[in-house]
Amino acid sequence: MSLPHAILTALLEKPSSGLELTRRFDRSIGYFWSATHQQIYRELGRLESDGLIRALPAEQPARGQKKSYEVLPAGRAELARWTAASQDLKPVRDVLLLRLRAAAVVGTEGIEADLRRHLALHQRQLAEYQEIEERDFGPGKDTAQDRLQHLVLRAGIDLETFWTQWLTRALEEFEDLPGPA
Amino acid sequence: MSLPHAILTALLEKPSSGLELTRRFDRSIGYFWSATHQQIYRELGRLESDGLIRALPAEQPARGQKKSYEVLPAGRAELARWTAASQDLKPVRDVLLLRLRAAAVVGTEGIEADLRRHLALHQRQLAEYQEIEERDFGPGKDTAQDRLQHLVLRAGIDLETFWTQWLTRALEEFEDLPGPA
DNA sequence: TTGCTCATGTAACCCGTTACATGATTCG
DNA sequence: CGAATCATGTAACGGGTTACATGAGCAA
Repeated sequence: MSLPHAILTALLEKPSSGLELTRRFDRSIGYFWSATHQQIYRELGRLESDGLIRALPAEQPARGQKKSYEVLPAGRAELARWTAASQDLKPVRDVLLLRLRAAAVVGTEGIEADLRRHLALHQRQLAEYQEIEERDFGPGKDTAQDRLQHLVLRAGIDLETFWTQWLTRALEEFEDLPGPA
Repeated sequence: MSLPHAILTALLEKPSSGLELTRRFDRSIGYFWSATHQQIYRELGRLESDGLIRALPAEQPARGQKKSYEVLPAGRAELARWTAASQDLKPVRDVLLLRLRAAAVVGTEGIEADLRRHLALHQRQLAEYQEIEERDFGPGKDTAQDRLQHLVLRAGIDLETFWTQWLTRALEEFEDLPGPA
């Protein structure tokens, strides 16, 4: 039950149409909560019929017509409630770790190339986050809001740093291993 | 499509019944791929009808009767194929980071207590991993299989270390913030 | 008028979750 | 015998994923 709250957050930051939201879920918010346009339209419909958001301008009834939404007071209240509520942490589910465990049983053949691929992807993501940090969080950015957003970005940076280091170590380990031949 | 492969891995490590698998998914494998008993039974049924595993002993047809499974050659082959196959990495989906982003908009009231709770949980998990490391991966454990499993455990340790550090930093940040009062 | 892009949707499927059901075994 | 526990399931639901459908606006 987090997608509606992700959308409420995005709409509070800036009222948007479905497609604009989709674009923002490809960067920004999407860095820690991804969503496709199908999910977003479905959820916008629910939020509207629940009275948490409303379509912005004069009635635009049709398909193919842009339709922007803004958050209603009830929506803001719901988001505040959800943000403050205690939530259990979800158990980890990581395919790559699972594959390594499987490789310990059926052999490592073929997996090394994919580790390299993942390493490159994480390095790229890390670089992107670091660019954002330099661009958006220089000195003089320390309102409460800036500091919270910076904190979230730091989590992204540290996570990607972890993965690049761990994958590098994993690949070193593979060089020492008996090898596929 | 990872649960069947998690089960195949577990069954190759040791043939088991549904409930025994469930127990192992509460520790061990469950540390990076969790599953409930309902999922496991459903999937065992599929794997059996697909010819990847088979029930072990004489026909035990009934409910309430223990039923163990072992992996068939086709199952091992499928697991090897899956392990070697390139797989896209799933986008991050982290509720806590989302909540902080929301807090930047609707206020931080109430969230600090939950950060503390999360910190305690991650510290506990970290301690558990470190115990496992000391117990199971002392010197003299460096077959290929040991080293792969140790690598996976290191990922768990490093991830929990990241979260404890990041949450600690986050809580420090909150002490400096304007505060809810 | 054809095709491309913007924009909003529908439909079907699968996995994970939650609640519940039922038989077997053991122990007081 | 009754209750707890072990063990195997069924059923319903919801979110995420994938594939497809439809309309508007614009440009070659």
